Amino acid sequence: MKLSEAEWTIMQALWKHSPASVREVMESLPQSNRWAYSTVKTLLSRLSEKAAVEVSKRTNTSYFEPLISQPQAQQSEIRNLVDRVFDGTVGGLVQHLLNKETLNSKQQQALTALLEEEMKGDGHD
Amino acid sequence: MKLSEAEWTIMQALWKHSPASVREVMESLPQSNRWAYSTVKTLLSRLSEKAAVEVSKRTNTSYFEPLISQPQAQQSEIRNLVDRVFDGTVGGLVQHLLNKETLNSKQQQALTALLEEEMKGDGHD
DNA sequence: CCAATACTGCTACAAATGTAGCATTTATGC
DNA sequence: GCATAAATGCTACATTTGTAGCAGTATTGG
Repeated sequence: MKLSEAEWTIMQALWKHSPASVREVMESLPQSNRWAYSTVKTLLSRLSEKAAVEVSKRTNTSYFEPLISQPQAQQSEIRNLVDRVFDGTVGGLVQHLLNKETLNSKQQQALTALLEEEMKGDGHD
Repeated sequence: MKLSEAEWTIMQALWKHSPASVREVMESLPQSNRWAYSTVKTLLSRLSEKAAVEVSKRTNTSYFEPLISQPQAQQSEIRNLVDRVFDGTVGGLVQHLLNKETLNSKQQQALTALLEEEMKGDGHD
């Protein structure tokens, strides 16, 4: 499943709150993405064609709901990135993430913390 | 710097070997991307307009060379992904990467190992 | 029941991207 | 010097993406 940038914005809204009507989605968008009603409608239609969302009609209003989960979609974005940008090896991505050039110190601390937790909290496999 | 998928393919070739002519780039592409000469030429021109590559003419042939480094380009892809897909927090991406669903156990071990090293080898900032 | 409002369906259109042809110019081997 | 091969410059066109308008239909409050 390949989602465009604008489609991601819509999906993010739906993952946060769904089912939602066109208007509800529109109004839940961050100010930075104040699209016209019809823009949101078009995007939702395209997502529907792609079978990324499901539509159900209640009275005359359509309500939209994700058909793919957020982790699922994230997963395929990562795969896509890795294939395109890191020669298909996740290692390249990870290496990059661990690099100072990539993460600022705050992010790096967060990463480190997250990992410490992961490593003690879960006996990895 | 935003590179399209096809542009990435070209840049990958150039990072591997440059300066290179259109023909050289074309011939170095993986079989899966056997584009026509003119396709490669168009892509190189677009990259040139974007100032992602630099052209130098030797006799009548143009030779192309990256103006942006691979890590640089990777960096901006990651940033883009994180913003679009993980709410702008690298943590989300890392968390996803540490997930069993994403990495196979070998990759996960590698990541863990890499991180252990990072944590002891470097007093994080 | 009707006017105001909301929602839908359809169309539109510019920019970016993928993909390539063709005519013209330039080099080059004989 | 000329035919051939190669490179260039320019144009083209379909698809995807971003963005939105408009006309018609359904809903609903009074």
